[in-house]
This record gives sequence, structure tokens and C-alpha cells, in this order.
Amino acid sequence: MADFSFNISSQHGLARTGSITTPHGVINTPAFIPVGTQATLKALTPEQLKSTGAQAVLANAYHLYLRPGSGLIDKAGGLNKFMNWDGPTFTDSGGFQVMSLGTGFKKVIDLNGDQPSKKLGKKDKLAWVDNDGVTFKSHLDGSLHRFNPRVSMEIQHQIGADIIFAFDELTTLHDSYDYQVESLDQRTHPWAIQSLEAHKQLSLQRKDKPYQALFGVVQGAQYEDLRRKSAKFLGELDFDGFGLGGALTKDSMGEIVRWMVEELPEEKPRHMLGISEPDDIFECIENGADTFDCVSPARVGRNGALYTLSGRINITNARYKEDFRPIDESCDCYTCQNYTRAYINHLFRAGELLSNTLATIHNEQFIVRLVDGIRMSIDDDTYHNYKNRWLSCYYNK
RNA sequence: GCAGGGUUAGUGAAGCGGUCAAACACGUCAGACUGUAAAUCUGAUGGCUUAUGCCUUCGCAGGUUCGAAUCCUGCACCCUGCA
Repeated sequence: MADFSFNISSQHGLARTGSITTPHGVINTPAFIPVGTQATLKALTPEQLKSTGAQAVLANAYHLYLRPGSGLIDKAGGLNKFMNWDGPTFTDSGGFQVMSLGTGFKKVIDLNGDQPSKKLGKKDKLAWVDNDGVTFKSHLDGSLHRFNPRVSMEIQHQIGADIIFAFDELTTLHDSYDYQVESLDQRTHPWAIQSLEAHKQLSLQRKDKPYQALFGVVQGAQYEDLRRKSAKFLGELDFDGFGLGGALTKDSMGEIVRWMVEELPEEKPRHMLGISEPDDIFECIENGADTFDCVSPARVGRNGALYTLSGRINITNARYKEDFRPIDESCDCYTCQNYTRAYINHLFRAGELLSNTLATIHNEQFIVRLVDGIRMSIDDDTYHNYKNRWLSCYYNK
């Protein structure tokens, strides 16, 4: 029996439930995977994270390479040991940073006067892409670094997550069609092959280490032909699963996922990268996504936005100052079982660190529970009821 | 009692004759966040308001000036030296 496997339990249309087995445990799918970029989910201990029902954590190769260094994590015995998380783990390849550091904030040019407006971007471009890889400036100290598929694989092997991603180029929706074609043909696809080759070599060199599954990442922006082409191309390669990548708009998300899923091999898991808003989760799952990760519940929570069954609230608003109810009456998370909106409002206003912890616990558990519910409803064949009931309440429709 | 310094919008604090409804910070009120350069960022914050518009403000009361938060006089309160 391999150290990595995916079993499908039930299927309705493109939606399906199943389980991914990794060396560090099983992930029942569909599943939401919280993001702990720097080998920590900000504001939570691993125990607190576990208590939200999170089944796995996704960390980031770029951040951990820069600090503390992936070699150090290797010395520590791998990501699980280093961060004291005993469950399954993922690492992102650094591909996202190709985009986020590469775009920077464009300087706004006043077309009339041809003068830069007052709102100059405060962020300068920190990454430059070529067909062989990406040159980065560290956001920590400005030092120059170079990533390519091989380097990303080496880093991800040293970190040692159970599921790792091929090095890809995440384009933006503003890039031209021609650029998207070029990005796929000259970078994302060749890089996928190079990632796979490097991964195989490294796996042989590190036979004593737990098996790492490599997922290829499908790109193609908003174009059906490119999405299908990318999925087909990667689907024929020897990946353990697939990442569904790219910046997507809400209105076309489900459709785009479907295009990819229709071309991908059915028996391998599909991980939707960077999605977690409730309506998007439904869209992705019913079009065949098995897992997804996102920073949003944590980040948004740290900034005071908390999920309730009837929509998101901003707990820092004045109206919650004397609201002695829990964030959500029906929520069984630690925060809702023990604290009031008034108290959390106070913590945020006082700038207390506990505000971040309580908010993060709630938001992560809220999304985990939502997906748990979806999983059960697919197994029970009550998905559409669940979805309609849930969304009509949340979006007040 | 004598000499000097001070009193500015919710708070602290710039301004020291026109470009001042008054910098900045904090606070307050809202908004944004989707593979985390994020415990971050953005906007509003005297009143009325669609306003490049009007009205009321810079301890209080007078005065000088075309024009005063800014200069003068008196008053009130607060600090600091010397008695």
C-alpha cells in the first residue's frame, strides 16, 4: 500500500466525497485546509487549530526558504516536527509569489498630465519572471534570490510536507490572452515537467523520508481553451493530484473549475488554490474540487470580520459594544461557547492579541464546519437542499 | 507681589497677519481583504450639505487692520523662576 492514496466514496455529478491518505493521516474530502504560511497559523497553537476540526495545514515554500531556511526545517526533522503539527501538511511552491511580488503596485499615471499621480505605489516590483524561473528580491531584506522548478522542489523536499505543488506561474486576469498562452507553453507546463523530474530524483535521494505527493498546477486564466489544454496536458503526466490555480472571478469560478475537472483524471484529487468564501466553496465543490486552502478566514478574522450563518459581521463596529450574544448562536467553536460579541469587540478596540486568536478560531471552524456539512450532504444526497438553505440564509436572499 | 511662558477641533500637538475649517498623531465612525510582503490597508472625522458653496470656530471681552488662530488692551485660569 502506497503512502499516498485517494479513495472516492460517493459522487453526485461532479461533486464527490472521498479520503486522501498521507503519511501523516487521512483527509476526508471535500476539506478546507487552513493556511499557515510561516509554519504557523497566525494566532493559533496547533492544538487550537486542531480543535477547529482542521484536517491539514498548508505552509509556503517561499517564506520558509527565506526564514528560517528550508535546510533548518530539514534539520528539525521536517515541517510536522518543527511546528508540532502531527496531521497532514501541504506546501505551496512559491508560485503565488511570482505573481504577488511581481505585480507590485503599479504606479498610477495621470493620462492628462502624464505625471505620476499622488498615489504612487508604495510597493515596488520584487520579482522578474523568465522562462527558466523567477528572480526575487526578498521582501525581508531585499536580497536577491532565484527560484526555478528544481529549487522549489528542493525546498519543498527539505520542508517535507505530505503534499507539495509544482512550481507554476500564476498570471493575473489583466494579462493578455497571448501572455496566458506564452505563460502556459513556456513556463507553467515545462516547469511542471521539470518539477516532476526533480521531484522523482529527490524522492530517490531521500528514500528514508515519508512519501511526498506532488500536485501539478493547472492554469489558463479565464479562457476555456487554455484551461482545458492545461488540464489535459498536466493530467497526462505522472502527478499524484492537481492544483487548480489562478486568480478567478466569482461569476465564472464554477465554470472554470468544471472545464479543468472534465479534462483531469477522475481518480486523482484536485486542490483548489486560494478559495474560501462560502459561495465559492459550493461552486468549486459541485464542479469537482476536493480540497482548497485559503488565508481569508484567518486574515479577515484578524481584521475583525467574522462569519455568521446570516452573513459576515464586522465585530469592531460600535453596534456590538453591548451585544452579549456569541458571534453565532449555532456555532460550537471555543470562541462562541465562551465569549460574547461585546468582549471580542473590546479586545479588538484595545488591540489585544486575544482578539486575533478568538476570531481566527471562530472563522476557521466556521468554514471547516461548512465544508463538513457539504461533505455529509453529498454522502446523503441532500447537497442541493443544504446548499440552498445555507446560501439563502448567509446571503440573505 | 515681580518677571517670563502658556490656553487651538474628542485628546495630544503644529500654526504665529491673507494660500486656515486649521498640519500631524491618537481616538472615533465606516469600508476592504480569496495558493498571507497583511495584528494590514483605505476613506471620513466643526455644522449644513450635491457642492470649487454657505455658516460657526482657535480661553473670554474689546480693539488695530481691507483682512486676525496669528498684532494690541483688559479679564480668567494654568505653569516656571524671584520674592
